[in-house]
Amino acid sequence: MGRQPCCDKLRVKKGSWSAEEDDKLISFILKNGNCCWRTVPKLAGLMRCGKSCRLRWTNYLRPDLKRGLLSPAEEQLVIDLHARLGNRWSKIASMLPGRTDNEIKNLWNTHIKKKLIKMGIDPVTHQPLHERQLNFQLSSVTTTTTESKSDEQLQAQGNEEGQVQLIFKNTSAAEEASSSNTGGTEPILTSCLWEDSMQLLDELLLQVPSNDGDQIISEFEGSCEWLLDFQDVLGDVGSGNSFDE
DNA sequence: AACGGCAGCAACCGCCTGTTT
DNA sequence: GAAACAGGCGGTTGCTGCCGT
Repeated sequence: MGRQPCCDKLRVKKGSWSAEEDDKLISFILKNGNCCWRTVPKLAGLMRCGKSCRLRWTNYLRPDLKRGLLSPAEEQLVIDLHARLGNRWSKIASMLPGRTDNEIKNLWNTHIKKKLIKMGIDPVTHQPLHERQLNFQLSSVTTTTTESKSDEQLQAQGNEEGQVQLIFKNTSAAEEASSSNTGGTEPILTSCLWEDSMQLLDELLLQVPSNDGDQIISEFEGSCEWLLDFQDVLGDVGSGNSFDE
């Protein structure tokens, strides 16, 4: 016993939505709410599948949607949530008010993924790609990263939350470190950084306010600055390409 | 100006899950 | 417990506009 199709496909219009269809859907939902998507097209006078109506509403017509590019903080949040949750776009989207799973999925596939690859980070595992793909190796900092013995190479900065910010003072130091590196310790640093990141995220996730998404972003913005700096370093040092395309 | 390639994004498809009968 | 149903999710497709040649 297979499932019946959600709608009669022969009588259903596909493809882009017209302004008129949008108007019909908006006015219907504003008047009647969005319960029972199966009946929406019929009652709203649309030759569309209920699923299609739901998608159009949630991804495009909803009044609370934010349009446009993600802010750096939102983007960073997406990256961290993806590291934690994987391709669970709806869960990720639920942490970013005004953003849809489809939008985030698209942004991930078109922008963020490429950026991570450029930075030498595997967008699937969030681990560094093959060492040779990096123009320098953070492992040069050695395994005693946070104790930071080598001030020539990095600087430890505490911020309000007490995280440690690792910043290369100059690229030549980083490159030199890279060339003299014997390899094998880089994952230790990155995993160390990652643990910090995940810890922060855990804390944030535990205190997610119900509707005040902007608060999440702003709180996160402050606590993830070090990671953004980390990205900048990678962007500057790596292959001469800037982080932003 | 014309063409081809590419990137971005809206929308579709099929599967999964939870709920109802 | 099984079937039917509705909603939700993630992967994929295809259209459109932009850019370089």
